[in-house]
Amino acid sequence: MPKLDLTTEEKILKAAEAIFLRDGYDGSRMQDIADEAGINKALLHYYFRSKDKLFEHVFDLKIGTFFPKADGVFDLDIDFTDKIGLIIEGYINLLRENPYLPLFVLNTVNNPEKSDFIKKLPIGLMQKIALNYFVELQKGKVRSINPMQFVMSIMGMCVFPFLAQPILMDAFGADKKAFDVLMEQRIEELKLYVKLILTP
Amino acid sequence: MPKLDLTTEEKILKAAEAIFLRDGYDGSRMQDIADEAGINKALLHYYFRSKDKLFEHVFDLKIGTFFPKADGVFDLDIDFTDKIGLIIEGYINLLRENPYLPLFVLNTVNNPEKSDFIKKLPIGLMQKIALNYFVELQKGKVRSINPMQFVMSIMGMCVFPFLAQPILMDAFGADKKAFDVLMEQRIEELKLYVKLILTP
DNA sequence: ATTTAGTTTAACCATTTGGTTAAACTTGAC
DNA sequence: GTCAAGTTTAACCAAATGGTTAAACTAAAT
Repeated sequence: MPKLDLTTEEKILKAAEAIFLRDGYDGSRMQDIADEAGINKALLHYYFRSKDKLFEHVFDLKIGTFFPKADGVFDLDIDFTDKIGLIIEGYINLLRENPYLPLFVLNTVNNPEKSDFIKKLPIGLMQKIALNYFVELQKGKVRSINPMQFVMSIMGMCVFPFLAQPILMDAFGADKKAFDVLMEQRIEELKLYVKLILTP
Repeated sequence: MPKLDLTTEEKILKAAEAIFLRDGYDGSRMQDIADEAGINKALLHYYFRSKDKLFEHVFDLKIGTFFPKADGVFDLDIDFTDKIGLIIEGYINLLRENPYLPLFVLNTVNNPEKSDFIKKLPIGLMQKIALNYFVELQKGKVRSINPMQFVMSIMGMCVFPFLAQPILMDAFGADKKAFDVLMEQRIEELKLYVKLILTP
């Protein structure tokens, strides 16, 4: 059961996350974050000395959810195709709970002033997928395609709908609920795509 | 052959595009745009009365390149699969020339203060693809999948690499040149994916 | 020669913004 | 009771920023 009373530090981080993700770094105001947290600006600076420091804290806290956690997947005794399926399922469900995170992260790493943050990204999963794909390829169990292209395709198909959500909702005449249903169905849809693409 | 001397208005729009796409709306400074255009701030306001007006001009000019122009494609006497292939080819080549545009557009439509701009988007192509897919489905020529899911997948696979370019270059150890080669190869790769996914 | 649009210079303005400070107040730990 | 950390209040500061203004200058059109 969730804690009822957040500490002030937690309230600040939660508020900062909401504002930074909604308005971006440049668009966010320290006063707005203080208001959202229900405290005053002086206390905000008492906890996090500057906007940059606060932003970095938020980024560090959320960065783990830009890629899905799939550490155990590759140890399972199932087909490679099914492993990818599990990753997709975990990823889309993660994104359904953090729909604004991809744009936040992409903006950060594309921001000339923040591009060092790219070093914080856990890119291990991408490389792991490419590596495991290569092993399967040696065994002749998957179609011969470029592993990098494959990784980009999987990620793109998972992430893009959340980036373009307002456009897609407009184009498809869908509301938030309908969009979420579409994302739920998307899990099985993408599993099918993967099977079709990978099966030699 | 390109005009040698741009008019002042053209110089301003070109400079504004460069700054807005690099720094985002909130991160852009009118002074930076004036400097980039080689003029002064007074003249900048003489041509475009406000930052908002200038931004809207840039957005209107570039919005056409967020989706590829593929008007004639659906009138061609070729397979649906090949029509999609042509769209993909046109789209990726368009993005190779406008790599920063997707993030710019996605930020704009996700910005609470600019969300009306969504109405400016030419979403016709998305609907046209879904519609034409539906016709093919009736004829039993394509696998039965959700047209909306298909459209999202195509767009995601085309656009995502350009959004995540810094991340991908880091993860794959690629430089700009290698990345562009990867995008060139991606055209044929995605054509293959589409054939595999659509063929019943 | 005069007009006119385009352009520069440079100062100016009001507002916003990140950040600071100092004093007073609260509250739980010791 | 005392102490210290946490918190509020409210004023303050310096810098940045979008935007304005007025006067002077340039060059092409009339």
